Amino acid sequence: MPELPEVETVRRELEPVLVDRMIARADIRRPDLRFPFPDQMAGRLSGQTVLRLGRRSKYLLADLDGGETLIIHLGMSGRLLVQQGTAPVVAGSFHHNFPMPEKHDHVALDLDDGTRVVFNDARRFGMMDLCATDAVASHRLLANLGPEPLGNTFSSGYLETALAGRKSSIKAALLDQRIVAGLGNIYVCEALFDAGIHPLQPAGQVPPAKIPRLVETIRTVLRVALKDGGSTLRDYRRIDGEIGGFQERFRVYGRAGQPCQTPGCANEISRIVQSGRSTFWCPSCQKPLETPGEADI
DNA sequence: CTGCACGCCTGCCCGC
DNA sequence: TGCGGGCAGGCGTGCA
Repeated sequence: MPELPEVETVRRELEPVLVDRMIARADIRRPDLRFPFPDQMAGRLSGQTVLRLGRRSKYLLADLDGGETLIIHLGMSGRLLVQQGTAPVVAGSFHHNFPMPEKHDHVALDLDDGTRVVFNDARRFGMMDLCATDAVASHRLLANLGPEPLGNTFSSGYLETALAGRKSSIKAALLDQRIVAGLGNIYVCEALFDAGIHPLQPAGQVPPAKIPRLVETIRTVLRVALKDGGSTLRDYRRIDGEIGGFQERFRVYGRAGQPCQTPGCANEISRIVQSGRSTFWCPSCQKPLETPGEADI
């Protein structure tokens, strides 16, 4: 799924489409995605004007003028696509002719300017919910999220404290949205490579001296990905259908068996499975677990 | 509390 | 050409 850079790219592209537009009609084509849609979703959306489109972690937040916020998560395969209807044939008609719904087009929002925003999600791991705007931060899915990795509160001091005593791997810890919110499998792999940290290293045993570098590599990999419009693999598309470009810059993700690109490093990128998910890493650049006896030899 | 396996879905790719 | 297995950018749940 889209991780933070992909979701933020969607947000930036969708913002000018959605903000200050009224949702004239909402077409809900099935009762649920990962969770049931909220009660009366179509009715609660119709007639609402979008005041602002925000993001928290991988959640998009559309504030509506009626005091509710539409919360959207893209799951693994969710896409938001913008369609323009053809001009009405009959003068004065508000009817627009949109393309036929494609497979997995689950929700369509028709805006007052004749634009349609479609939520398409083959795997249906995505979700939509409505909640009072002033209660979004305490929504059950958002309440326990850790700091934004690009925000000020995500610091070396914070991360050191958050990792202290953790026995799970640093890979698993960085995927834990309660520790830092918005990273996913790709960017964790890339950040650990850039920081030279072994993915199996217990989180609580990452040397404190390496933490500032890790914070910096996390931020940098996200910023660069953002600049490239995210990464496109199978499902993710920018709203205009264009693809992101960061996948061209992967150092380890999806590169098992290929040579490491670090100058002077001839090693092949490895793939292991950690808590059911692929981890890609360079055994030479990402130093193995501390070798405890070495100083004693 | 922590850590981890599982399940939710569909689609695609690979090997036979 | 068909079919089974493995894989996929996430995350909540339930268990030890």
